[in-house]
Amino acid sequence: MNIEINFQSHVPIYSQVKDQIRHLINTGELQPGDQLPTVRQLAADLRVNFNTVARAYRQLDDDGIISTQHGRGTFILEPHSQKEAEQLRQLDMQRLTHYYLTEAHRLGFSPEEVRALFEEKFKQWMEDGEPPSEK
Amino acid sequence: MNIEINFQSHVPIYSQVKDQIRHLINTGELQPGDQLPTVRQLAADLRVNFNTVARAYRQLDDDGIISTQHGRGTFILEPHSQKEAEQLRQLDMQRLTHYYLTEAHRLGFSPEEVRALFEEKFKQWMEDGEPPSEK
DNA sequence: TGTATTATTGTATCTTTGTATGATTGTATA
DNA sequence: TATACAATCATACAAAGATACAATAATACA
Repeated sequence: MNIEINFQSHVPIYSQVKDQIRHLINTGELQPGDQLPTVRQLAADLRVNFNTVARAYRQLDDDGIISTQHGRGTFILEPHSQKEAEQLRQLDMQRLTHYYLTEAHRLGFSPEEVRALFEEKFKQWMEDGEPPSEK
Repeated sequence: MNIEINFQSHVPIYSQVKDQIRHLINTGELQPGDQLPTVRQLAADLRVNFNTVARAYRQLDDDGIISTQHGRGTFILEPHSQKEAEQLRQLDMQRLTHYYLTEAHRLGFSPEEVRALFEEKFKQWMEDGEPPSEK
């Protein structure tokens, strides 16, 4: 399970953790029933206080995405319905877009610049049939 | 770390703080990774309001000199020449765009769907003057 | 098998740290 | 003088960390 925190982004750490776990679920990398790392384990991996991870877990629990169980661990829940799963996927896409725009903004890019770069990469995607990679 | 404010000078305090921190970095007295005093600590030392120090820190953060992190503290970043900084900025933006497109793809969205959502959020950014947030 | 002990896991609470917003002060200028 | 603006301050807030605690699981041992 790969989660990465951007400490320079001003997006709160607990929020980044929440978003990325939801994303891992929506892409199927985390399956219902799977156990998440313990708050201390994940916190150690991310070099973050475990209360910060606990906060993310608690909010995901409140949202009915995962089940945190005192002394036992935390686990991925089943989506309540197919319709809800689709909603979660849409929300994930929204968050992805928000993150893209806010980070671009933080890096000092104007909307027009962002759009230009987006269009460029988008065109490549259309031509190649798959999104551009890191190289 | 020795910073001194000249209260007679008509150079704003936040500006004096900025200049002296930059100087301490340039002379090597502050190294990448070093933690700066907290806004309250430095403010107490200088007998100044902590918001004034926070203002200096925020502007240095905007300039990519330091990294201020809510609840954690503020830290010296690796120094870069103007040219390097610009290259890094472009690279970050490219990576960000790649990440956006590949993750959208992994979520199962078609290029057209991604573009539609991008355009929608982009429009909001233009209207509001700032990128849309989570709420 | 039963029970005590220890380790593991999440929780509650308070402190520390930066952030947001609006009021106050000083200064330049009409 | 009046008004506008920038710098600073006051206050309330939010994110993250430190510490102590509670629930469950794992182990040891009679």
